[in-house]
Amino acid sequence: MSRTERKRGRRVEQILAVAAELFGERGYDAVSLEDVAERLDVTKGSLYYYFAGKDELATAAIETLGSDWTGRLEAMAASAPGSAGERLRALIRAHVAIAVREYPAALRLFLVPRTWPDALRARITEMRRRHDQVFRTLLAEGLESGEFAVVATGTTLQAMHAAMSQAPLWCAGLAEDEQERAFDELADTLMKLVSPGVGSAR
Amino acid sequence: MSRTERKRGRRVEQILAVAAELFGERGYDAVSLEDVAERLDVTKGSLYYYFAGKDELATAAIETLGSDWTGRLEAMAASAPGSAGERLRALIRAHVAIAVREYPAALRLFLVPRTWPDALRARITEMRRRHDQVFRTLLAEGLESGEFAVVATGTTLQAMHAAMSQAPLWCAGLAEDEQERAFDELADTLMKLVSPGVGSAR
Amino acid sequence: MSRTERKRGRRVEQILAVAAELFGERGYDAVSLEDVAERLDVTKGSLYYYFAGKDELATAAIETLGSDWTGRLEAMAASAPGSAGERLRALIRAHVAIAVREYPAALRLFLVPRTWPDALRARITEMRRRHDQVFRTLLAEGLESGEFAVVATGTTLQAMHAAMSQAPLWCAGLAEDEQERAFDELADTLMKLVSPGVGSAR
Amino acid sequence: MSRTERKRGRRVEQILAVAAELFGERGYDAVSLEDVAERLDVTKGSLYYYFAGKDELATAAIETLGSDWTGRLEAMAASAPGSAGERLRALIRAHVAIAVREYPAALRLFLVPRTWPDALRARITEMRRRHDQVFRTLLAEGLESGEFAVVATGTTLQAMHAAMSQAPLWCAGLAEDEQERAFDELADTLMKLVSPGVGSAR
DNA sequence: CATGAATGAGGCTTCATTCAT
DNA sequence: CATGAATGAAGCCTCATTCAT
Repeated sequence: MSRTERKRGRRVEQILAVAAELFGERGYDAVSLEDVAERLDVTKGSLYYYFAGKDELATAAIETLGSDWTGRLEAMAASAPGSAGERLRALIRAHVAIAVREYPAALRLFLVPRTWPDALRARITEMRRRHDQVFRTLLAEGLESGEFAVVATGTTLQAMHAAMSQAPLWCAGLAEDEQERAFDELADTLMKLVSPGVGSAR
Repeated sequence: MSRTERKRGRRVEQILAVAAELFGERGYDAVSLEDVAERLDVTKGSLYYYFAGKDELATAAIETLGSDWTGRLEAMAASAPGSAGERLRALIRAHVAIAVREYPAALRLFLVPRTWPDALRARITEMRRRHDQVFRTLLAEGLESGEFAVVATGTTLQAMHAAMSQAPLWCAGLAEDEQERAFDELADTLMKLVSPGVGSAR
Repeated sequence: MSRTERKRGRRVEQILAVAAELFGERGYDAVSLEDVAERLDVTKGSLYYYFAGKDELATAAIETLGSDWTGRLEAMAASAPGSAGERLRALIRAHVAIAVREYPAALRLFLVPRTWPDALRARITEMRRRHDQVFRTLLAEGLESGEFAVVATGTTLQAMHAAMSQAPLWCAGLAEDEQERAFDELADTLMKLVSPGVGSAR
Repeated sequence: MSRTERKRGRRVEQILAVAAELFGERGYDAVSLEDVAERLDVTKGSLYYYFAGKDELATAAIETLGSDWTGRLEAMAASAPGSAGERLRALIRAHVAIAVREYPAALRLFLVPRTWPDALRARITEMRRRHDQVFRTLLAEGLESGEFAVVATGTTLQAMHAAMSQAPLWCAGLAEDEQERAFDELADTLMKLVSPGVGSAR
């Protein structure tokens, strides 16, 4: 890889970092290329040297965003000590914290797919799958050891993700310490989904 | 009420039905007045005869949608027999079924807060509150009788709603009977949130 | 003239009165047919039963406005006692008072002609001519008796009209009594245009 | 200032020249951005590269126009020889000549106050004030030396400006030499406003 | 006569995209 | 590589006008 290519690579990363941040904050429609360019002290047109268009930039940005996000969760899952339950709870808290603080509009980002080209959609799906895998693995571990019990693995994961990614909506106006408490409550609440014990309240 | 007024009322309802469907499918930004008008075989400008603008149309559409939805759940909650648990489970199933079958993407409608005028936001919030109340009441009943136990009422409701309203995303391609099973699984899963027993898996 | 025709005539007059008021207040562009209709408690469409379109309505309204205005000045010119100078001064004051208080945007109204059909333009011109005549007659009288002296009759009248019709612009925010003083000052100032004495300050 | 900036500056000037002409000819409401763009052989949207919107463009156009105009009058007032009367008369002639020949309908530009944002209105007011100042200064000089006499300074200036800026309306169709005569007559007529002697003809 | 409804043209504005330099 | 400039499509909105009832 030549020096030029590395340089280009770095530039691309810079752009993606900024784009991920903006898209994550405001969602696809509310971010214009002008916004991205301005934050980079660059002209709109320059972005086209690196990306074919807004969709491609957005997809790449989502991938960056997801990669960063997943990467941090993976690292935490791998390194965290404690029982499966302790680690899962930590994972949930971390996920929610990232969602609320860094990518409050990530949910919005995943709800535009109807208009997106299939190719991009596939990559987004793949990215979500990888993200999901972190939780799935930990869940499987706890299930195998008997520490967890669920009604159905897939459904449980879906419900967890739904709650975690919507958290920014209701944590929007909270103060720092109120948010911390909200995270705790949400984590504790979601842990009930995997709790053995009486099962569901039916 | 004169015949003319009834006629106008019916027209408004037609428009709202179409608008609710479209906004529910694609979200606020991705629906243009042109889209709504076309679906009604009418010109864009005509919509302004009934609504002052896009915001007002969208709000009315949401209100219509939410009112119908909430009304049905309220009726069910009032009439359903059985324990609090049985009724809550039925409510969850009904909610999800409506979401998936009739308003497959209502979720998108709630994700535009950044752009909406305060007045409209207030009405949407009020609508959500009323919707929430149905579940909250039932939950309170079960908690009082000791049939339920939760970490925190608000958080539990938020998590439930999140999972229920995102259901359409992952139930999209399922066959009729697969959907039924998915509803059951989701209901059972969410019931764990209110289950007494060991509490969270911490 | 049948009863029906008289009734229609009265309706037309009502409409014109309202239209003259509105156009005189805000100018041509800033008044919509909706505005006129609303003030009459009538539907937009109904206006088309009496007038072929906005232009025709506006022209007729201008004529009404001008007729009313000119009529009052004519009456005053005919009945007022005193020297030509005293009567001219009274006329100026009356003109300005009407302009400022009742038709503050009349000036605006006369500045749209570029877009108007020739037929309408002719009528407006004719109307202005008649309006002008009141002043011209009085001026001629004073000139003949030697009470007045002007550089050139036409130019003097133009200058007077210009100053009188622009008065609303600078009298806009004044209080009642300040306006009265402004009227006096303007009248006195303009009377210098017809003063004999040293002629111009050249 | 870089070459690029100079180029942009020139483009802005081109646009402003065209805009000033059009707005001056027809008034604010009767000119669309499409009109301006077409005259520049450019698309509507391109104008937004230079101006934030119609209001800003119009204000800048007025400012350009007024600045040029005032500048020339200031220069003339400063350099012209002769008594205050001679200089004032020259100033009036120059003002009218510019109005009629170069900005034949600038008057229209000043007649949109109802619709304009406060900020822009303030700048227009300021511009008019500066314009006014040229005449006011000269008038004050003549008053102090006893060469002039007026009823009221402000009113006199208003009347003068009104007559001068409406001149294009009645000088529209005149031939070159007729215009010259009209300018003379108007100047002589307006000079009566500052003439000592018998005062007003009351 | 009057209304309610609809239309269509036009206006302002935004923005992804292109391209010569 | 990057920029400045321009484009064109699309969006929201207003309003004069038409017309069946």
